[in-house]
Order: sequence, then structure tokens, then C-alpha cells
Amino acid sequence: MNTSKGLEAWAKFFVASTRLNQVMEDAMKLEGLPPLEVYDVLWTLERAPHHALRFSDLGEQVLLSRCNVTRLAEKLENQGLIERERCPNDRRGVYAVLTKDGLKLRKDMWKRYAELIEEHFSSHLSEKEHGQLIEIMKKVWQEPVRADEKNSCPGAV
Amino acid sequence: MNTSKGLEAWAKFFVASTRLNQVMEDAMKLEGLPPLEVYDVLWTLERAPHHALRFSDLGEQVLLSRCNVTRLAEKLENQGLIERERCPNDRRGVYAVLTKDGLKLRKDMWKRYAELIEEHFSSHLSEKEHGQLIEIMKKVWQEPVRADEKNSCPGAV
DNA sequence: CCCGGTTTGTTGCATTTGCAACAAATTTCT
DNA sequence: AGAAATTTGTTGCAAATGCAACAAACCGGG
Repeated sequence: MNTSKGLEAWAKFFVASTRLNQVMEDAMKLEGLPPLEVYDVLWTLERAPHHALRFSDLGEQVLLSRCNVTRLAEKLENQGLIERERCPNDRRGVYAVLTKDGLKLRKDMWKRYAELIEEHFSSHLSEKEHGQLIEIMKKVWQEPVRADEKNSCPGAV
Repeated sequence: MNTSKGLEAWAKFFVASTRLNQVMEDAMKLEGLPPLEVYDVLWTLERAPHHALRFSDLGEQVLLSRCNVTRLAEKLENQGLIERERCPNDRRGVYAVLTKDGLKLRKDMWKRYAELIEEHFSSHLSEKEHGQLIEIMKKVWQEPVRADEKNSCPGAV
């Protein structure tokens, strides 16, 4: 098959992603901004219909275990970034709904985050390389087609 | 500058690396193997001269904070995978030295790890793509030249 | 030599994380 | 309909992690 460069590619990929993550996290923290995990949650909610997502869906998309969703949500709620809302269809279900403040924080974080991406990543690559990387990443990780997003249960219309 | 594809590239890069890591970790754990962090430590020691490295150097290369090095080392020592050795040159210094068992475990882990890399990564890419990825990763993360590896203090000759 | 400044590893403490057990609600199967 | 199986979110507990304070050892300039 492949083999000659496969392992080296993985090693470099692994190290670069780890280090860049660390660099970005540190830089965000340095300016008193929340960790990227929070950004991820807010942004995922923002893209969702009605800015709402069930805990279970949120957990899958953001890669958090169930218990962590509950606890992170609790923290974010205390900070007024999201709200909880029970789902009428399924009385087990709880929705996380993005608030105005949450939306604002997401945008504020993005301002800095985008700079960091540019500085530590994009600016080192050509347009062509960006394209190559996108293709390679697609081949290596296909986001599974999500099964219909459970119920679309619009929050409070 | 760039921008049209830069952010998309980062997003895909970020997601793919996170997910692949998770997949690999889960698979290792499923077979009762230690987390990749342990592999990383063992492998780093194995490459070092005399299979030994000062805690501070180890921490830098593996991306662990100081206190975590101490504690992880303690655990690995209890499992007989490494040994501690004080450094004669610098009486503050502590070396972590790989043991035979540590070496063996590293190899056992690699057997499975290599399979996973092949399955989830290398096999999805062509030789050419491996080369492209390597070049791109190099541009995006240059491992800093290490400052002489402190003292080369061979363990117990 | 001696004193401030730095590095190195350790430890206590608070926070975070993962795992497993759990109850409530839903789904599936007969 | 009703019993078994599954899903969903929560919680207790133990392990892991980060931070800051710390002591011991080193370094560098007077």
C-alpha cells in the first residue's frame, strides 16, 4: 500500500495539531477569553436551527460526554450565555438555547480566534496548500451524516 | 493575503485531528492499552540518549506541565516502566529512565497504534498526499531547536 | 565568598473530567 | 396494552489536571 511516508505524515499531523491547539488555548486564556471548547459550543448552537440543540445532539457535535454537557451547560447558564428549555415532544429532552449574550461572546471570541488562526496557520500556507489540506482532511475524516437532528422543536417560537 | 480557504482549512484540520485522536484513544483503551500520552512519553524516552531524559526536558517534548510530569512519572515508576535517577551534575535534576518493561510496552502499544494509524489515516491517502501533508505541517509547526538537551548525563553508564 | 535572581521538581488545593449507577421517559416487540 | 429494552439527562465518586506556593539547588555579579 502506502507506508513509506504514512507514519511520518501522521506523526507530523499529530504534533502540529496538538501544539497549535495549545498555542491557541494559551493565547485565548491570556486575554481572559474562555477556552475554545466554549467557543465550539456557542458556535454550534448558533448554526443550529433556532439557535437550539438538545443536550445529546450538542454532545455529539462538540465531542463532549453526556455528563460533561450537563455540567458545562450549567456553567454557561450561570453566565447567561445559554438557557435551558424543556422539550414538549420528549419530556426527557432538554434544549440548550443560545442567548443574546452568548451570541455576543461568540463574536468577541471569534475576533481574536480568527487573528490567531491567521497568524499561526493560514498565513503560513498558500491558497493551493489550503485546498490540498481541505481535500486531505475530507478523506481522513468524513463527518457522519446526522440522523435528522432528533426533533426540530423550535424554542418558544 | 489568503483568506478565502484559510478558515475552512483550519476548521477541517481542527475537527479531523480532534476526532481522529478520540477514535485512536478509544480504540487503545478498548484493548486495555494505556492512553497515547503514555506512548508518547515512552517513545520520547526511547529516542533520547541512554533512554533517559530530565523531567524538565521530558515535559517540554511531550507537552506536559511540570507537576504533571512528576505525577505521571510516579505512576509509570510504580508500573515498572521507568526508573528515576538523580543527576550528579545538578542535584535538583531527576532523570526518567526507560526500563526493559517500558520498552516492551512501548513496542506492544506500537503494534496496535500502527494498525490504527493505517486504518484511520494512511490508508485513506495516496503517497502524494502524504507528501503534501508533511510539507504543510512543516510550514505550520516548526519544532523549536532544542537548547542542547541540558546535560548529557548518562544514566549509570 | 555572598546575595539576589532563576530553575527544577514537589505538593496542596481547587477545578475538571470520566465512569458508572440511576430514574424518568420513550421505543420496540409481542 | 404491557413488559423488556433503549435513550436521555443527572449525580456521586474517584482520578486527572492546572495553578500557585514552596524548598532546594544553581547561576551571576558585586
